[in-house]
Amino acid sequence: MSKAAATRHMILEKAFALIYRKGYQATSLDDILATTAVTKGAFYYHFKSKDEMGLAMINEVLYPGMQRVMIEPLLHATDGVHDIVLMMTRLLYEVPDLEVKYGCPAVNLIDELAASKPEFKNALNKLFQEWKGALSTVLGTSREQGKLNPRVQPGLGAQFIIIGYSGARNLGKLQGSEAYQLFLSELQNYLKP
Amino acid sequence: MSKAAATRHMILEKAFALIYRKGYQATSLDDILATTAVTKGAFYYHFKSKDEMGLAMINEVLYPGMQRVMIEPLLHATDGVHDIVLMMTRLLYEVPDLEVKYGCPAVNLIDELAASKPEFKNALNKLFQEWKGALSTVLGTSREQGKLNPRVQPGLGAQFIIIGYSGARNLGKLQGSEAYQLFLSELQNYLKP
DNA sequence: ATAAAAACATACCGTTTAGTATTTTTTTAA
DNA sequence: TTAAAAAAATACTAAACGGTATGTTTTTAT
Repeated sequence: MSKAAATRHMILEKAFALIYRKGYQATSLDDILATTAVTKGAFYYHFKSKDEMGLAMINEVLYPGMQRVMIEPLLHATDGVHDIVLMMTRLLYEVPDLEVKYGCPAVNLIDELAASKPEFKNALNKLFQEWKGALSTVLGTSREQGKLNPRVQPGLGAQFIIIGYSGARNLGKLQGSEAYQLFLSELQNYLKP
Repeated sequence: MSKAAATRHMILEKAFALIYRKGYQATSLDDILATTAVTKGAFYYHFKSKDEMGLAMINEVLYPGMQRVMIEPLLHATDGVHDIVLMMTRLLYEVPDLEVKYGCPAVNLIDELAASKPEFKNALNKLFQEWKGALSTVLGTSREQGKLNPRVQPGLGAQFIIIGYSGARNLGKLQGSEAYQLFLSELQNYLKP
């Protein structure tokens, strides 16, 4: 990677961390310049606006990072419901740099920007659509093996899991990781036969 | 109500509508002054800062408004699970001025401000704690009558319902009211014996 | 009717915001 | 080695931000 490409990627990663903690609109350009030690000239050489940087941050940092912990663990799942619960447990408790009080970076951005920035919404929707597909596939296999609550249809179940994750991340901001424990427990209640 | 009190309340109501659509930080004082036709002098006569207004808005507009649709319908519930599903259906589809793309005003503010403004967080937590209590009571009665899925403990079930609501409001911003339908259907799956 | 207090209006302030114009430095390729 | 292009630094702008100081109008109570 060229030095310039490294600078660009460093900006995106530090911006991701700032935006995760403070929100997109509340993170100013000067915040980003201060923590990256990059000058305004350098920033605007790499990005033509704050929004272009924000979109690149979603596509080049947030998306691959979340895809890795949301979707990848499901691609080689062998024990359906168990693998889903394992993925969710790790997603909630073991992703470095994610903290209960700050929630999920993807969920946060949906909440803040889906209504006002369609391009952001589309970029975030892609992640959740793919997550839904992976969850649905695993649930389908589980169902064939009789290891899934027969009342749960794979497609609807997948969406319901995503809804639960999003809600747990939100309620975690109010009540701490107790919301996570509870969600994991009731999720199994819902999924198991 | 005196004219001054009416002015104050009008500011809070219009601020509520603006903040619901744009977010708290993205709603400027000038936005509020423009839509209320109130001058800066009048505004700062009634509130000593934007945050004091925001907190008053939560306590005097958001809280009573949401309490009315979240909690009140549960206080005289006769048919447990059915009454919960009815409350939730109306909450999602029939509350005037709430739109799918803007989500839930309470959930939005938790997401945006719980981490940075403890007073806001506490004010919002109160609403959700009371909702949890009301839901828990209804689920307890349902359980005694054998009308609740025996795997669902009232306290945990109440929290899970709240998590689901919050998640549905969030995912609704991405996928529209399909997220609501799905949530209502799977919620019944989870609750019914 | 009038004085005092409450309610509201106007003009301003310092700071922060995203973004631009211009110059300097560094890298790349002939 | 050197010219050109890429990358980065500096200085600046106009607009928007929350908030304040001070003035005028309206209401209240005697």
